[in-house]
Amino acid sequence: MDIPNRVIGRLSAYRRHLRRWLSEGREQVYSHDLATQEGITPAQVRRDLMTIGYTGSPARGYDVHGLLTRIGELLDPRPDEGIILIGAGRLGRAMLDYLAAQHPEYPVRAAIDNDPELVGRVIHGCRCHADGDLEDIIRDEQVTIGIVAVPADSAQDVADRLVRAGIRGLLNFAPVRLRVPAGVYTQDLDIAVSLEKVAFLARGQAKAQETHE
Amino acid sequence: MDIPNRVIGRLSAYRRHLRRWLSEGREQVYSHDLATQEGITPAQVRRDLMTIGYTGSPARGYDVHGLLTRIGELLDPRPDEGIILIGAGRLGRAMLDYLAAQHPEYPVRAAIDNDPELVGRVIHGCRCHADGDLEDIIRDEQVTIGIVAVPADSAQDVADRLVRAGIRGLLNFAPVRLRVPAGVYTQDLDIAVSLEKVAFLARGQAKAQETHE
DNA sequence: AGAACGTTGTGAATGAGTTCACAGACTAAG
DNA sequence: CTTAGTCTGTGAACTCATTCACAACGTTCT
Repeated sequence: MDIPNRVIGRLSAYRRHLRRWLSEGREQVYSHDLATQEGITPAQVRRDLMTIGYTGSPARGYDVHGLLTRIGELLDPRPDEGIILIGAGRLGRAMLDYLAAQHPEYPVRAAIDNDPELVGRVIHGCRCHADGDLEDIIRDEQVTIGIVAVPADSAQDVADRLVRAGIRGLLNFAPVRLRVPAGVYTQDLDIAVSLEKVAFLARGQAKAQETHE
Repeated sequence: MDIPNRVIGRLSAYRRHLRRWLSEGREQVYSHDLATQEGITPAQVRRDLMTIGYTGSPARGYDVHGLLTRIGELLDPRPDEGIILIGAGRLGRAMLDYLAAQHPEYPVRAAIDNDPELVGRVIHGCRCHADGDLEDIIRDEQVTIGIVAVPADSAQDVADRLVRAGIRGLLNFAPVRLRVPAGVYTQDLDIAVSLEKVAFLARGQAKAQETHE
């Protein structure tokens, strides 16, 4: 099976609507329901569901519960997929806060910061450790995902250490492109680039509307 | 002229390398220099520069200063493009901090929050106003861009008010897709979706590497 | 001056992602 | 039971983005 990245992003979005509808007691949805919510075409929705092998019924559409289950099989985090946060500055702490409040299913096992002031403190239920403990924590706590929230000039060093310690995926907030070997995956979330895109588009020099990516 | 969104994102990234090189005294770059930094092909770089009408010279490549100037013409914010932040929670304040420290060229004219505790306070040089002042500030302060950092259930309401007040572009952190009329542009920056993508990729069920979007 | 090299600019080929369009399937109503 | 209506599943068409491949050019070396 090979599911494109784009499709994963949309599945994640579909899931939110499905959960809401399920909680409202709705049992069936049509492709155009999801399409309307996401501002895409019904054909796109059907194609996505085809990609993950989920099949609906003509005249009744898709089963909300069944589809949620199927998407969950793909997206739900496994218990052995821990997260580590590198950089407990303002952005890092905002992430901890957000994840603790909105996404308890993604437990951040530890935070790392080189500020001695922070080390030992517990931030939103997550203990902050010293820089040197990085490798031990990854090995001992089944950490597979790293969130990089350090300044640009140390991001590559951090990434190298994470990769050497066996990390599988990186969510990168630093404004640099991380060089990682094949088999390790990075997703950049560059706020400055996004802001420049919006500013450019708002200026009216182009016409588009885009998600994440 | 019509420059695709993707190209804008890459130009923004190129600019960072060019600035670094300029500060190191470098005067020329080849397409493969930029390509290596960004992990793309030289052909892509040349195509991008062709798109913005910048031309280099065989055997000497591109002029660092000239290219920076050209990209600046496209991306530099204009003085009449103010930014307003809606939602001064942890994420909103992290954004203020980040922008004030890293991007003084994007002045956030005001923050808005409905928490009376926050109203009147100055956060990183930016005053926090009450909910009801939103429309006045946008009109009086030449604000064209809104950063939406409120909870999901109020995001669409906020977006509607911003649009009615004449905003041109939105940077949206809320986990919903905002519905806006043609002529207003939104860029979603959905942390949960990005995290689910990384987790999925890290699980090894696909092979990819993606920026922003 | 001439030859060798490495780079740009770009038409054409390729590839990825999206949308079209319709056959087939199911439901509900007559 | 039959008909009308609506939706899914999907091959094919299309659109957009990326990469290939090479002529033309500037530089450097002899």
